Amino acid sequence: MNKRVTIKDLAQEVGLSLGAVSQALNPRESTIKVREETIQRVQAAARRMGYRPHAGASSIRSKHFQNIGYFMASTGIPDYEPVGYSIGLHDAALEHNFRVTLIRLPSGKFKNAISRVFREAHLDAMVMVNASILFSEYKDILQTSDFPVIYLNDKQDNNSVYTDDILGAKRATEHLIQRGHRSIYFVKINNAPVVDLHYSIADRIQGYTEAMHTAKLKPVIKAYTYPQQEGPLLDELFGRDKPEAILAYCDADAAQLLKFAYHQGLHAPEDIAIMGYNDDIFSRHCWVTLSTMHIPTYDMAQAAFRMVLAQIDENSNGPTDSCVFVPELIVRASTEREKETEKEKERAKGSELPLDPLQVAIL
Amino acid sequence: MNKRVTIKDLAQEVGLSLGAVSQALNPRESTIKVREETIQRVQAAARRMGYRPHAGASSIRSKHFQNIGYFMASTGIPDYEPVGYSIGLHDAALEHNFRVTLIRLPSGKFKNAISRVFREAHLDAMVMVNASILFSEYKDILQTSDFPVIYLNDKQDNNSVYTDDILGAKRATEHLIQRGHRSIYFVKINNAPVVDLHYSIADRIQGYTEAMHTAKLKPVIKAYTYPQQEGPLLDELFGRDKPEAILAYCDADAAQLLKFAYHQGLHAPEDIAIMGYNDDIFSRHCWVTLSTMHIPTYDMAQAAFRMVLAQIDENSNGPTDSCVFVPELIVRASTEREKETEKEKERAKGSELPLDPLQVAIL
DNA sequence: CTGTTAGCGCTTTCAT
DNA sequence: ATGAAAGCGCTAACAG
Repeated sequence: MNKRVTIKDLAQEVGLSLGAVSQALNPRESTIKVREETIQRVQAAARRMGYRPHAGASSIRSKHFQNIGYFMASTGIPDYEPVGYSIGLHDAALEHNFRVTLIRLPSGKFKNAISRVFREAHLDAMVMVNASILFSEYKDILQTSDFPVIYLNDKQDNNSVYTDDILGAKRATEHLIQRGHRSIYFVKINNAPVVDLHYSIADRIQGYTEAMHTAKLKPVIKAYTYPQQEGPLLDELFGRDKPEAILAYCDADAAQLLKFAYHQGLHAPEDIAIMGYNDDIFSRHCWVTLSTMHIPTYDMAQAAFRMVLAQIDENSNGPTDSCVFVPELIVRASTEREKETEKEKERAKGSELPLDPLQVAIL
Repeated sequence: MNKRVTIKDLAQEVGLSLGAVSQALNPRESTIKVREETIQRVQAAARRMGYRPHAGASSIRSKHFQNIGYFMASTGIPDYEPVGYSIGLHDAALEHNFRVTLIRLPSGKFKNAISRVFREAHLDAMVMVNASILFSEYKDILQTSDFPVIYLNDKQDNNSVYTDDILGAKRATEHLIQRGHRSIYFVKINNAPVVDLHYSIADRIQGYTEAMHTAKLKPVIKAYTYPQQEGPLLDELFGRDKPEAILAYCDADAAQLLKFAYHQGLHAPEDIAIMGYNDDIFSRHCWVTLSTMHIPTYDMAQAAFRMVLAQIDENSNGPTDSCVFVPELIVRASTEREKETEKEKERAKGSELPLDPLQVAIL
């Protein structure tokens, strides 16, 4: 480990004072102004000598860390995560010279540990995804900690970024109605009763219901626990009195329903139309590609970062208004009369041959 | 923003010196020893007053940041990421009171920006996933920077953690042979020629080839660019002279092959056996669940963290030996004669009803 | 426009 | 076992 090159060394090299060098390196509001020429000279020297600012040292005096937390509030090891959130946040942070620290609920044997991330001061703000499932223990910490928290994919009056799922579900249902379907179910798998854990569950049901009412159709909402309720599920959804179409709560549910249908000898979209929600990996890679509602995760994360800046920059002017995105209808094979529309094939051509082959190839 | 509670305030409160309090808060090697009773008293006061150590301040004198970088070297916005790596690393870091900073290749308009993450000193080490695709620009930075880098999912002599894909592919092939298949192809989709970008491509081909030779069977290796080579693909894999079984390079490829087969009127495993590799989301959620080779991503990340500690703790004793994991054969529906084995159904029951419903439900 | 100086919050060395 | 004091690398306030 070589001796660190400090700002002092730099000052000596260029024959300036510490303060001047500090300003030249990182020009900001100050009583001390440096000439453009000086800035160039100092920065050239910095490069030449391999100077790297010490993030910790600057955070002491400057009172900010240039660091935000990205808190993914999911427990255990989920099958997948919407990667658009983390990439969007990272890109936005990078653009503004912020770092992002990864935060998770601890799993494994340290399940109950409170992360150092919370004990120590090193964050200017935090962006939290899926806050709904947080332990109250964490909620307390967040309340008492003095940094701003922005909620991503969570519906709150302030400081949150989310999608209008009432509108989204309405549009999805309208799509199914326009396709000529009358008997349309809303189906959720996994939770015995439809519990109001995440806002999207209640909102999607509401949007679906409103659209059905507007069209003078009878809404039917079903929730099944799998595999315990496999019997009723197969009977009610794919038996004699089966619906013409199903709007699933999410793509994962839709994919599973598609699988059930297949084993019952029913094919989408000919025998039954099945629609997902989220436009995630399931809808795109499903054996029959799924019509779905696109959620702009990347843009939402960028918006979340903008809210972070708003909270940090102008100090002490209270909460920021929440930011609402509108999901976009994506029509694919699972609700189209023709198995794959031409448009869809075009899209596939673009997306299935990525610039970087490893993107898909590597685990 | 309330006034920060500092170690000074604490010292005043408990009537001790700064140094003593520092030791009591965080006992370590030092000439100054504190009584157990003192430690308790100080820590109680710290809790009472809401003291939170300033990560930046401690990093100056202590010369370490308690922070490691998690560098996911994928470009653009991939469809998914193996989440086991980041969770495993996070858990291990948490256990040792380390933070983890998220690092990515910048996408979007700041594509060519070098992240602040590299310019500033704030990391003790870095764990890098899929290093193979790095820009040389980054490679230079890594070479000259003075912190250790551990390579995850990359095969190197030192400082890397990876799986033995020669052995893995061999076992996968043997599984297919034991099922009675003679004509078995190795298939990769996406790259026109099989380019040696990631070690796993060459190694899986090697393992497959060796297993075939041992069984006195003729290895056939195919690579297709989709959709450009859709014609030859369909013809050679699912036409008149189709193989009895296919070992795909990865689960995503296998899932796609399954889809092609279906549209050609062929079903797995009756008409053709198709096997994946990686045991990722594709293999588990595919319409016909895929037999595959499990890669212990969580454990690999934990191992990577242990290597990080080895590199940091004992200073100046050179590189650490690489750590090799062995993939495990997972038999599912796509190669079994019976559509879904009983064992598989059992497994599904466990995994499809997670403790946390949001794990699956929420985007 | 530039130099000087006083810290920031913490750790570590040295003295007691 | 504890206190005193020096200093880590940097920024900000003040003086010129």
